[in-house]
Order: sequence, then C-alpha cells, then structure tokens
Amino acid sequence: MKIVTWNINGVRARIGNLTHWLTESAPDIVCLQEIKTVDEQFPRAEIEALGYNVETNGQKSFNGVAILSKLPFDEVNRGLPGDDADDHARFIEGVFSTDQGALRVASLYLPNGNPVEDERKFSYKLAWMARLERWAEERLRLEEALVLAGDYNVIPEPADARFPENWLGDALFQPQTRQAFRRLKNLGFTEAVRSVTDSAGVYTFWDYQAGAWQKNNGIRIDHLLLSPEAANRFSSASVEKHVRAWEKPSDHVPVAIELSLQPA
DNA sequence: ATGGTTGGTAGCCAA
Repeated sequence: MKIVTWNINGVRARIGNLTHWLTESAPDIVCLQEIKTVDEQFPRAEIEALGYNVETNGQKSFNGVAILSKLPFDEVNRGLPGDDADDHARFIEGVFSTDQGALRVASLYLPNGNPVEDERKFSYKLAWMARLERWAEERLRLEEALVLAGDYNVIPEPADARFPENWLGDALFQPQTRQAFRRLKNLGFTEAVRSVTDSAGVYTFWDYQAGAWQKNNGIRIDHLLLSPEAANRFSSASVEKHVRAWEKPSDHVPVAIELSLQPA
C-alpha cells in the first residue's frame, strides 16, 4: 500500500497537477496540506472520478488538510485535541481496515512559527507540538499501524538543509523545534525517509523565491512517522522530486512510502 | 545580495 504526504499549496490552483499526479503515482492514501479552501469549495468531484474517497478539514484562505483514499474510511476525526480556542484547520485523521487490522493515518500541517521574535507565532508552534506529542502518546497505546504524515515545518538536522547556516534564525530550525520533534519521534516512531537513507541532500521543499529550486536550495520538512506496527510493514520511501519541475508547481513535493498491507 | 514568488483575497497576509 502506497501512502503519500503532499503540501499542495492551494488545491484549487493545483487541481490539474493533483489529478495528473494521482494518475501517474497511483497512491492508495494521500495526506494533503495547505488546501487553502473551505470544504464546500474543495474540488472533490475531479478526485472522486479517479476512484478516491475524500475527507477534508478546510478553512478559508489558508491552512486546511485532507485525506484522499482508495480504501473506504471507517472513521474520520478532525482537529488536534487539547485547545478548544485553536481555530486553525491543521489536522485530520482517518481509520481504514486492512488484512493486518486497523490502519490509522493522520494528515497534519504543523504551524510555521515565524517570525521567532513574534512570541504569539513561535509559542503557538511549540504548544501545537506539545499537543501533538500528547495525542501521539495516546494513539501509540492502541498498538495499531499508525502513519503520522505531513508538513511538520521542522528541519530535523543540519543535513536536512542545503545551507543550514541560512536557517539558524528560523522557527523551522530552532533548538526547541528540533528538540520537540526528537521528543515526538522518541515516543517510539520510525521516521520513514531517514530510516532508509542517510537523507543528506534529500529535500521536500524549495522556496519560490530567489531561484531556490534551480540552485537546489532545499530543505526536508515533510515527514512520515511510523508506529512500530507500521514500521514492521515498511519497505521503501521515495521523494517525488520531479513534480517540483512541473508548470505551476507547489513549493513542496510528494513524499511516498510503501507498506506491505492490503485493503481488508 | 535583508532580496525574491505564490495563492487567496481584500488583511500586505502567510509562507
């Protein structure tokens, strides 16, 4: 089973890219971030026509996440628990039936957190990461195959940036950000891409500005964390980098994993 | 090199 995460940076502006990519890549489950639309305006018909079930947690103008799946959803949960005052649409979880039992997949869009000097922005990021850690701790107790996928807005290590020195003042590379990501991983997750390569020079995002793509000035910030039950079924990972060279691309590319699971 | 580009929208805002 192929599971992919992709920050699409506006699903309505990118629907042609998305349907073309779905046909070419043939994923079973897709976690989208930054759909930048309310649920009512999500281009669901074009995606359903390709055989996908669609569940969204949208928002006007910015944020918004979705899961597309060839498997039917047994359960859907929207929003990350732990703060009723948080009105950002950054989290959706789906549960599916496989030959190995339940498969739980979450699509997350972690807050950017910049600028670091803006205490509201950066502390919101750290608070969101703390909530995510509590949620993950609870879910891991279920001992199910769990894939926690999305745009983490975290550069885990210097090797995950072409020019790490450029990111020292950035919320994506702060010591507190990196530590919170390590704490999450250390609950018992396997970080898919990192576990099968040394991942140095593997990037998932290139800024639109200053010719970052042409200069390969990229960073690796889109990640898939696997519970032990998912990691035991994990065989390969790939970054679909060629998509960044398409017309009107997202600034992120799809990151895919293969799990040896079959739909029930 | 303190720049530059994009999407959604009427906030120069968020990234």
